[in-house]
Amino acid sequence: MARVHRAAPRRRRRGCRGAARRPRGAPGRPRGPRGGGRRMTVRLRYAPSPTGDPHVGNIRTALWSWLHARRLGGAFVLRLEDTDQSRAVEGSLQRIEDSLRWLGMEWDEGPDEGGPYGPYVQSERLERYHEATDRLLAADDAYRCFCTPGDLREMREQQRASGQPPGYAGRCRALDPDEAASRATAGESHVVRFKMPNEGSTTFEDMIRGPITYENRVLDDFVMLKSDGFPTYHLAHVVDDHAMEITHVTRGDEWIPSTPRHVRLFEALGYEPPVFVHTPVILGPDGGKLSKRHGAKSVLDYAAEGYLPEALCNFLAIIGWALDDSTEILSKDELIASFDLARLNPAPATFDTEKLEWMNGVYMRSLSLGDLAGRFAQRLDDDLPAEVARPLDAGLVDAFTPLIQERVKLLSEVAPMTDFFFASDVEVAEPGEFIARGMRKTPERAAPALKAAVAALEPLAAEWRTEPLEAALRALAEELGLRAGDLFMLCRVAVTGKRITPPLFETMEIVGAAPSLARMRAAVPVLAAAYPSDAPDAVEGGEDAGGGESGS
RNA sequence: GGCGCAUUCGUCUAGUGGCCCAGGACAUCGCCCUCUCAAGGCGAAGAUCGCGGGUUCGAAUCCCGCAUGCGCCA
Repeated sequence: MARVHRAAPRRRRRGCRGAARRPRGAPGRPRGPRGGGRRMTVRLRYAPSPTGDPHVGNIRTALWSWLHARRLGGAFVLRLEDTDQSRAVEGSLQRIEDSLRWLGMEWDEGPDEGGPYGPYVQSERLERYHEATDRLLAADDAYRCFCTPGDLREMREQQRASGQPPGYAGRCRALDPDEAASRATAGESHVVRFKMPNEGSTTFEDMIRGPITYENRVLDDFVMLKSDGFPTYHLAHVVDDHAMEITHVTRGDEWIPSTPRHVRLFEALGYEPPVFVHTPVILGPDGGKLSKRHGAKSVLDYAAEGYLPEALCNFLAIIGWALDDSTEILSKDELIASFDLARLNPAPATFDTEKLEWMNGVYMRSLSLGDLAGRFAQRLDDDLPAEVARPLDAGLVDAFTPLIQERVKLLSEVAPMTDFFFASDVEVAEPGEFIARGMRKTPERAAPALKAAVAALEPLAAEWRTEPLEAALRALAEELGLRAGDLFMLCRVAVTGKRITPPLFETMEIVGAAPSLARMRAAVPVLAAAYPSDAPDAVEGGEDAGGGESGS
């Protein structure tokens, strides 16, 4: 008799930690353009600085944000954080958008397409930061600071000497606001600092780590507006994330230590803080932060190396997150259906390129032949030498795609593996390449055997197809007392110029009778010269064949 | 130096008090299949759950220390 209590469906409790106990969105609070009184929609953003190509670490955070937004039917926003003009790199926005597009992460609002909360470029939002600064100044939550870099350096040295914690000691905090204001209007260079409380503590909730508390006395009065009138990251992100009604702030965990400043800022401005989600870093194989030293690091690099966007997406999604104890291959739709920020692993993870490669192979094999052939053709167009006529023969690509589908892990491997299909003739390989394991001790048999293969195959020119080709060569191998594999290797290297190729007979069928036979004939004299036979007969035979073909 | 975060096989992870002397995947090794290479199948090895205390009948799971790594502030 079955145990009844086991019959109950096993329910898995998941997610919702942190978020559930956070009573956000008080009833009646006016919400976004389409919110109405209904369920609040989430809004997440990817807010990169235009400092170059997006790194996989940043993109993974963006991916997670995108997945979360899509699952909940919310919005995904792109915003450019370009307030540090000195670090800007020309063309970055383009590269950022290309990366996102390549991965298939479409955004709902952004610099180019606009949206109800624009502009989406921080350098175009300066008046908002100034407005917030003025309010804080008026409310005595901020003050002007005239300390020069030299003053600050001196202050730090003193602090170090006396063993005090570093940080702005608040010299200008005591300045009379009116006097400070007139000095400012007189044109004296200054920054604006936020007045942090000196006592008590500040606690915020991190969605994946729970509550995190900081003592206020270790937090100094940070700069929110720089002397050039640009905001610092602290001010800009707070103003914008509130203005854009961002519900979840996702960012790298290096921002944890400055988050208490941000929540104080939110509060002083009268804003409700968003949910914070601090994502762990991605490490390189040596345990350090992943960087160009470890090879590819930007999304576009991975594209160039021949990875499929589907595979990189899947891989990035599951480094630091797992659906369950066994699922690893998830399509984009499956990810959208199941991804949950609350289930992120807070620990840093190493980027395992070998596993990415494996996963890319999995995706290669799962694609339809038509789809795969299209991607091969596109890649080949870039990779094949200029001598190969364009446009490429699509029928040819279609023909060999099934042969290499399970042999290729990266798109970049396709050209080296199939270039001989496109060449009018193939340079004869080094003689040693022809000799398979079983023929190592009797290489002098190579030339005669290959010559015999030509003879055996010539009559098949009219029905040059896989099956008869294989039957003929197997019969010949038996007749010559050779291992089939050894004979096949001679033909393989002759026809393709390589030891590693798609299956031989299918390959020969595609290459065609005349080119295949010509390449085999061309190889005979080379082998005969390299491995002369003791038997005079064989030598004569070799010379006969070589007579017509020599003169390389 | 102060503060913070993190800590399960080499790597990515499952695990939220008994189902775990810890499951899956990549990589590794062996066997099978086989015309090369792959792919595939089967199997092996690999984690005293960072360490030490506690709580509990029982802890990878809860609490406290410590260690190590990383980050932030300079």
